[in-house]
Amino acid sequence: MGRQPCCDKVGLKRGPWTIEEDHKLMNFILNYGIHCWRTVPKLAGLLRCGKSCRLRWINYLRPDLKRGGFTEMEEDQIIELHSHLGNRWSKIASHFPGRTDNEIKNHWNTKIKKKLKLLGLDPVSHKPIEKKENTDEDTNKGNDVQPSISGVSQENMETKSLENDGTKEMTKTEENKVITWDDTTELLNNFEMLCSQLDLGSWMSQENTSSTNSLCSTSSVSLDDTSHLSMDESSYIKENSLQQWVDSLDSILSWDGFNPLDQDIFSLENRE
DNA sequence: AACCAGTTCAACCGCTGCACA
DNA sequence: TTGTGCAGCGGTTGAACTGGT
Repeated sequence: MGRQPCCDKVGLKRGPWTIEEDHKLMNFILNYGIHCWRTVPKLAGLLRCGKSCRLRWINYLRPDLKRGGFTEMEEDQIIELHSHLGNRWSKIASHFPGRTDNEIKNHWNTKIKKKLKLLGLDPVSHKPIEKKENTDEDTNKGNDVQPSISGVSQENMETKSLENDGTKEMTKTEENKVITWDDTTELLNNFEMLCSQLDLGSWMSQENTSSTNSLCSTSSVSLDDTSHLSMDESSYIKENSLQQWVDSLDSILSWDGFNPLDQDIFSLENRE
């Protein structure tokens, strides 16, 4: 007899999350925090297992998530860390605030692996691949190139510069609205500001330590840690910053086809 | 416009390690 | 020490998307 499944799967929903489910989960976590993932779906009114909720929150809904493509520098760092840590994606991800292990893993499998192969490096050992014969045109391209981590052939450099040319890189929304990275940076800056004001940062870093205890003992988003401020100041920050943050969240979520969050559904103002 | 192949990435599955009784 | 329950992790899958013909 194996172990019991993590949850009773009968009647539970699977597959892509709907906007409504996202709202429910977000609303619940922001209002009540994460006590125990197993109880989250039940209390939030979701027909999902706790595992699924956790994954959705960590990989998609978390407010401190950094969105958008990886920079050349980040890629180099990933390669460097991978050479030391191997496929320990969560360890690697811990070096990249706002990035998830899933995101890094996906990026590794879809982009970096290929890049390394193109450079004649084995993605597993990070050592030059032994070639049997030099008949392959593709592999020959790397012959005169010193295989360096950040080094790429001229061709690759050109491709990269096109892909990662700062403000040129854009994200398409479902309505084909185009958001430049300047917009993204601004939003992320807003998040950072809000995190520092609301102590979301320390809450998130607590969460990032990914210890069961810290997660379960984190009773709620630490909106109350404004003890150094006067009552008026702290309540002002709570109300206004939270609203700003929610507004920013709207923009972020709308990238993926979200409608602006319904104030009624996302009734943060009524949390107290 | 339609089809197909390749790519991306969100989500799932199953295993592991930790905490606790 | 052992068994159980849980969160977390890494591998894998498959739907959606993209680009070429």
